[in-house]
Amino acid sequence: MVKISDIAKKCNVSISTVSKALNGRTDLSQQTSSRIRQIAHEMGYIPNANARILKTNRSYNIGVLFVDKTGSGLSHEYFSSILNSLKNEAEANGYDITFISNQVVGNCTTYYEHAKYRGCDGVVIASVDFHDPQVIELVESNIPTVTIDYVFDGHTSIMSDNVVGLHDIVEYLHRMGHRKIAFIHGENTAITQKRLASFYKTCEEYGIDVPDDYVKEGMYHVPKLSGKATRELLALDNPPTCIIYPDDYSSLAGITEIERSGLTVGKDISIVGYDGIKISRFIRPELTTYVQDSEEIGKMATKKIVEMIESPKTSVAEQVYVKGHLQEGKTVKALISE
Amino acid sequence: MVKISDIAKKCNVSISTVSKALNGRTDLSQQTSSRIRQIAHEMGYIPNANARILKTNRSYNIGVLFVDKTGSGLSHEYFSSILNSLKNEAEANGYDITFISNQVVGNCTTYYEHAKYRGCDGVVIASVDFHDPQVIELVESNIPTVTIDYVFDGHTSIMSDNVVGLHDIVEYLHRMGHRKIAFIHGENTAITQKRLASFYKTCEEYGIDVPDDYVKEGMYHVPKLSGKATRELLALDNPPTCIIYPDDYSSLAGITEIERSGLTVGKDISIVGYDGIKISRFIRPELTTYVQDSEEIGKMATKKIVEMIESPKTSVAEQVYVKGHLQEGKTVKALISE
DNA sequence: CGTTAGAACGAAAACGATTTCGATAGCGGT
DNA sequence: ACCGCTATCGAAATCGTTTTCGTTCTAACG
Repeated sequence: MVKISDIAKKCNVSISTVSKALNGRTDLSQQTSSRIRQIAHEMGYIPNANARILKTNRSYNIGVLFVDKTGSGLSHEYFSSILNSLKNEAEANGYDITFISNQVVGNCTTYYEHAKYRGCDGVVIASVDFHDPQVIELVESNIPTVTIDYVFDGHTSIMSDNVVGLHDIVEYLHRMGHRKIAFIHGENTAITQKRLASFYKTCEEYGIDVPDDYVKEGMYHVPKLSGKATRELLALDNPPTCIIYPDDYSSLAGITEIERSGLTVGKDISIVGYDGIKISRFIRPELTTYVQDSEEIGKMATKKIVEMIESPKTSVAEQVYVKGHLQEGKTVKALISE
Repeated sequence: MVKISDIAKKCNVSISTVSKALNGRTDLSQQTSSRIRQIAHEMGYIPNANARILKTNRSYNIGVLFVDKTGSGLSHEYFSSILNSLKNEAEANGYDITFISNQVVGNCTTYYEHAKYRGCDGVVIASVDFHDPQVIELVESNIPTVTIDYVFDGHTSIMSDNVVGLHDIVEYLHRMGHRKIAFIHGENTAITQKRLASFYKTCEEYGIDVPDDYVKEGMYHVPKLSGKATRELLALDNPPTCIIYPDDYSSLAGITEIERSGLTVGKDISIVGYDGIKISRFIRPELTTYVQDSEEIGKMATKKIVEMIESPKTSVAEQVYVKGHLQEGKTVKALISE
């Protein structure tokens, strides 16, 4: 590998001069500078990031935390889509991305140690157990972090706006004439709490009564549970005219269950999903669902972390909420009247 | 940050001794070694990867190439699933993973420069344009590489076994009594060629005649095209009893098209998909599809690249084919006779 | 002509580790 | 008592950069 000293020799200048030329400093003449750059290029010079990082303490490397507990991490379209956006945006800003693990790499065993070890300028945290002491340690450390879909007090986070999400869904359903709306929600997380609160609040706003047995607990990405809940809802004396599901996958189980009971979705009963996975537009009936803007979330996460890295003085902790939008399919029937 | 020299001072030993203790060398007494390690731990020592890499030329970092052209990269379940497996396996082996881009990061503009810059020990290449000169440059370089689903002559690659895939599908269909099998395939790539060849060969084996108009070109993950091809197949004077699709997404468009024409899938006509995305089991009718073993592919890729990195002498270029399996759903009808 | 300001460049320290090789000491053998 | 061997440790070079602070030289100015 050709290094700076090789270039210096060839150019008959000092190492410092080469470094300056390559870094675009101004305290040398235009001629020498461009001559050096020219020759460096000809020699096929590739800088050594590690030497540079060692000296400057800046890695231009962003760590990301994605753990795939129970298969709802990277392999989940929502997160892989966020990652993709994150990656593109980071690269556009001159940053690389490396995964942060808590496996033993270089004697490091915690997320924090790992991030420090690799010299990450910052790390964005998504899809983890936010109660994990290791995660908390990382967030509370001196390395800049941005969390996705969870807020640590006093730290910045990017949130898919679940409040607006459920509000928009309920408003839409109300507009379509629905007054008996059931909600199968996910396990008890911060997100679920927001959705539930927004669901109740919006229903109240529109004067929609929500019987206790219209609200069922399922789990995200466990279709079987939502299927079971669907069955229970259908068996009610006064069944709902519409069911909201915790996610698109679960809504599919709902569809199956509904059709098994002899009803047809979008006619006898309406349903709406959550997430807006790509396939939702290809299944029949086309799924009405709330599309989370994962691309924007990834973008914002990058924007924020870069901001924290490059202007730590002016950057301030904040929560940014990114809205999604309702994707109208064929699974919600317009009711003439209540 | 506490560094090795701090520990040395505290322990009244030399820097070298500390380094040795921390690296588990044997040319020092058990007592000093454990004493040093103890104190290092107490002081909260975290090694500096960059200094280490600079000196040793070993980064324990694997680069990965995933480009998301036309949305069929990371956001595609097959690849995100491979990535997830890759990541887990790499971490289990003490390696980290960082994405390699050809955006400008640290004055680097090509994949090769980038990988060199970051000091990757090796890189696995997936989901890219394999004709890209930059990719070729990388593969031909002195950096160990493993490609996924594409073979560069003389280099090692991990291949989802498309030959076995189409063989198993055709064999299964034959067993179910189908003799009129259509195949909508993807755009012309190495993978498509393998599938096509295997399709023809297996059909021949079983004495199945394949009229030219039973084979249609679509594109991977462009449902609309497969829908169109489906329509054409249905309009044939002597339509097939079964249609094989290039991927699961496309098969959904097929289902829609079929049902629109008044037929019902799994009864009047059979279909089989490819990939085995998670959702294939939740849609109705449950999709019969060939499941690619993305987890095994990720694992093998890691195993091979680590092998090349750690035992360059004994490791030899090879193609490893990983088989998938047929997932029986409800979209293929058993025909009594032909 | 003497002084000074600024432009252009270089010497050398530093970043935090690894590793080679030499130094020392203790110990057994003869 | 002397030799040599082994166990234990340290000095110092090195990895490839960046960056501070001189130093030199030219030109301008009073």
